[in-house]
Amino acid sequence: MAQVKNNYQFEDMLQKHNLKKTAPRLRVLSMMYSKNTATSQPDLESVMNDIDRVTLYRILNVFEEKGIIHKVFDLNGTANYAVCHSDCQENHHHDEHLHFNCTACKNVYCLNELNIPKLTLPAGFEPQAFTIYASGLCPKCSKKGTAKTN
Amino acid sequence: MAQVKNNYQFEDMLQKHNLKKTAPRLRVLSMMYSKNTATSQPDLESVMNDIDRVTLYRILNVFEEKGIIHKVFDLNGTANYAVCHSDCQENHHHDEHLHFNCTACKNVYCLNELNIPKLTLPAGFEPQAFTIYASGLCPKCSKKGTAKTN
DNA sequence: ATACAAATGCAACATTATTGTATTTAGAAA
DNA sequence: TTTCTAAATACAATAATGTTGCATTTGTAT
Ligand SMILES: [Mn+2]
Ligand SMILES: [Mn+2]
Ligand SMILES: [Zn+2]
Ligand SMILES: [Zn+2]
Repeated sequence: MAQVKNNYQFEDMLQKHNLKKTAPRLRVLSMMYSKNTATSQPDLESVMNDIDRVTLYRILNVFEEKGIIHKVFDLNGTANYAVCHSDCQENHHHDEHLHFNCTACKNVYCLNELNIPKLTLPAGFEPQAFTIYASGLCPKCSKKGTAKTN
Repeated sequence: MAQVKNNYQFEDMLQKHNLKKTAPRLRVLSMMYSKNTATSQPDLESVMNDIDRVTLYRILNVFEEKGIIHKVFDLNGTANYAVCHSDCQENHHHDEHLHFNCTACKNVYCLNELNIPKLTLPAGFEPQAFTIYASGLCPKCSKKGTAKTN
């Protein structure tokens, strides 16, 4: 499920990345780590509506640069942010996992466990990174659809 | 390479889909069919800058609905549009191919020939569609990088 | 030729994102 | 603890992308 971390750990994370411990940053970390799905920019903005929009963008950008979170666009092109589980470094991400976008609840899941099969591209193409998107029903929504509601 | 079609064929396409033959639509078709890569919304807008922006959006939307083109977001979340090569029908696309986004020239290639491997998702997930993204260097750009420039 | 639905063009607006700068603050140094 | 400063936030302005409503124009069927 969601990675459980307390406020001290979030403060440590910021310190490790040479980022000042500020309330907005800690709140963003806390929110994103409390969920097992990515969080969309609109959601972040409405939940953190007392934080300035620009500040929020800058927090998300610096977290992404530092390898704390990664950005993924859902099927509608909306930016979603999820915590990095892999060994992501500053400006060097390793988030080549499958992203599952539920067509019902719109949530984006990072399925880190799945390993991506090797693919051979046509001659001349030199791929450096792959990501797979799947869309369909997530566990919660597929349960609702079939049996007695969850 | 790029699918070669003449203006009569574009007119036929529109007629088949019960769309009126208009200059803006024919120009969009002509441009998109003349390329072997997707075209970004900003590019379309600047090339077709004498067509009203809203008209362009509506043309792209109706072409997508009719199964003539499909929309794909590149690594930066920018909307790109490419002609459908598969047997796409009105509101029923079959564009589950790999999209290659060149990090140098930013072009998005639809690699229809590649077949996507079957993937098994964690229990509960019910996938309905997959798309794979690859990023790296396209044939043109990888050639430039290594040998005597193209 | 006429008529009408469809398509375009235009204006207004909404959302998402960026840039510049003044103010505030976390954390280091004194 | 107080002082200092670079970093972070807040605010204002602007850009880019996308949508909605409506008046006008146009393709096409009759
Ligand atoms: Mn992810
Ligand atoms: Mn494609
Ligand atoms: Zn769901
Ligand atoms: Zn290229």
